Amino acid sequence: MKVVVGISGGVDSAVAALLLQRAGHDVTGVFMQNWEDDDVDSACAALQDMKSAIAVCEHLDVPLRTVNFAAEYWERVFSHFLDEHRAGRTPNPDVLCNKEIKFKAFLDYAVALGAERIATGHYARLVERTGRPRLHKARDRNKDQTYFLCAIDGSALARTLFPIGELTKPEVRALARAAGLSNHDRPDSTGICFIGERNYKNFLARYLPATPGDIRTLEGATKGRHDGLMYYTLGQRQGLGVGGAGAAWYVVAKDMTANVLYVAQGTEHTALYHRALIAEAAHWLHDAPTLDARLAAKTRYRQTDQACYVERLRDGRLRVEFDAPQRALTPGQSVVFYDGEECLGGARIAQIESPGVIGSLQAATC
RNA sequence: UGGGGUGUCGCCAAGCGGUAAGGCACCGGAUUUUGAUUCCGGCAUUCCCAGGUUCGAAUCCUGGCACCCCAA
Repeated sequence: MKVVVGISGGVDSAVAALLLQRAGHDVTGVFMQNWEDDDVDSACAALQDMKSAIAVCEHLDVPLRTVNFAAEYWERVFSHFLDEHRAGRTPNPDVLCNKEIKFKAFLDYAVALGAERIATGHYARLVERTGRPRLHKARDRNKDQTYFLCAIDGSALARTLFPIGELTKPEVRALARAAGLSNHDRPDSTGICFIGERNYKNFLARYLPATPGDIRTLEGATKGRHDGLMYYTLGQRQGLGVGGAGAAWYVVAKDMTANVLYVAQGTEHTALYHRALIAEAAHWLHDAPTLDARLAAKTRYRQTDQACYVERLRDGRLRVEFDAPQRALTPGQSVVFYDGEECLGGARIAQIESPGVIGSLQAATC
């Protein structure tokens, strides 16, 4: 059948295309350009990606088209990203990017080209159950990317293929090498998808004005100055510039109203750990699971599944209570639910539930 | 201008005559399709200054300087 593969220039998507081709499909590659700015380094990196994508498709003798979703990316992903930071939360742009761009804009585009399926180089599997393709974790547990796919429209799965989901990263590289793909050794990409590795603070500073303020302990002692609350995230250690006696200092709360960054000393400080959170905008890939119920969840990429109890509140939001206290739960990030192998969907962390001072401070964050 | 104490990397801090621990911060790297976390590496030829004793001093002596505390 006709399959349109998102080709990024990396090994994963290249091998995805390779496998589809070997399986006898009619493969077309599409290179997406979703970010444009005047930064020389990033423009150069984007050019390298495109060159690599061209090389891959030439080698496989697969047609390659390019498409530009920069406007869509800006409107549907980046503006929200900035809004969230402005509000003091810590967004996950890649979760939104998959939802809005790769599995919406790109999917629509591929369908318009006559594709029956789109394919990507994501580490994830699709497994049929009760007549529907379920999103399952990748065989390579170390690379599983279902966390980033939690927000996509479940109907998109019926039109999607994840060719490398049954492979491990080393196997993918080996296949690429054996097939003579020149990018078999390219390093894994990191950083915000399509934007790339950046100095996060400097990058944000280009879009968000800073309002410096005090850094304080929960007891009220001033420990230093911050450059603007939106530049910091909960649990963060680096970049605070708070030195002195004892253990390292970590961000434990942000008071957006008073413009104060609260810190506490020690990786294990109790203020970094919370047992429950409230999440909003719950999204399920298929039918909502029976709630209230016990499930497993991740609050960050590559975290092991955490046992929890999920209940639906009257206002539609979810309350998630973990069996074990979780470190640095962060508003704006995604909590993603699993039932064994299956990724059920996710929700956006709205607030952290905790008693006392810290609770009220974090409430101010939201 | 009486007494006591302290001055070692940006911060905290070992050292007590044998040739400058450690932690925090910072910098670099690894890990990583968000942000974080984590891990590894780097970071005082020099110990407030000036003399002196000694084979050898941050460590002893002398004199300065600075800060802190108590008493006035």
